[in-house]
Amino acid sequence: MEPLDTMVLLKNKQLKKTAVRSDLLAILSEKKAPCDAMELLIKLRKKYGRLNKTTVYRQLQTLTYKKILKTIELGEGKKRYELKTDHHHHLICRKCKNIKDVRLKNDLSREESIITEKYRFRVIEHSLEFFGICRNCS
Amino acid sequence: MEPLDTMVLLKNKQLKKTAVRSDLLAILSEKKAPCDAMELLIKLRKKYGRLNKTTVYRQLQTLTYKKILKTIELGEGKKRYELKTDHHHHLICRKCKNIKDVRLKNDLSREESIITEKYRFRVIEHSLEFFGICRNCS
DNA sequence: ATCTTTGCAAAAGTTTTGCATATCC
DNA sequence: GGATATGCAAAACTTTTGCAAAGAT
Repeated sequence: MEPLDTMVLLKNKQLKKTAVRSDLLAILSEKKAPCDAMELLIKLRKKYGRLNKTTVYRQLQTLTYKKILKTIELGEGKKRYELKTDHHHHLICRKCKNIKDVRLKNDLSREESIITEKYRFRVIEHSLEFFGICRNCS
Repeated sequence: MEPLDTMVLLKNKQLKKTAVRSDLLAILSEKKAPCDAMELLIKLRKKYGRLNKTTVYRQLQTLTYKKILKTIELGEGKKRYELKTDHHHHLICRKCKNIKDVRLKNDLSREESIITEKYRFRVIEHSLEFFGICRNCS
């Protein structure tokens, strides 16, 4: 993924460019899998020593509300966050718990049309995750 | 869905047929959408007045471990459970939060083959959820 | 008789809220 | 200056654990 232009992103969404927020977005733009709140807190604390978890949670809320981030849950009992850039799915290894982003050619638009017609349900987005055993664990 | 033969199910899995467990499975077999722990606790308490939440959580753990139930998370910050019968997906309304089961013709086996080959990731199962606006809310 | 299940209390893990202070534009 | 962001403490919410008592085969 190309480096994120945090400045532009934040201005467009009427958010202030605070140091923590920029770094949080930078971390997410470099990751190839969704992050949870604690992971972000720990990484950010290397630079912002006494950063509070509340701040992280609030940033995640705000950025999700502004549609810069997307929330997903993978059955772990906690939320994960990723940049709402290109659409992709996840491979979650049941053994090592590693998560990997993948892109599929099939964008499920046929299925979404069927759902719209048959159930009169207007699809905004979908979430598709694959659970199994990764190459390292098999 | 045809009524669940709880007796057979439990015997096959070497679980005792306790009243609470049978009723929990009965509730899930009648539902057309996945349940969370509190919903089950409240329903079960109508019959078992002082049923403890720990019991429900433990049943859910056990039945999931025995592969009678499947856990899903839909971005609500809590787990939901459903019988592991026929494979299906969910429509989640962003307004009224209603959840509906749907069956699709496409079982994504083509995508799973691609993932197996390209990433050497052995898919065990997948989870596909559609988020949008239901007919009542649009 | 033995193994499983349950209740109760306590704790753990994740996320949210209130309020005072600090920071950004 | 006025709106937004942050730190801290406390609480809310979901889920888990330890242990003793009760129940099932």
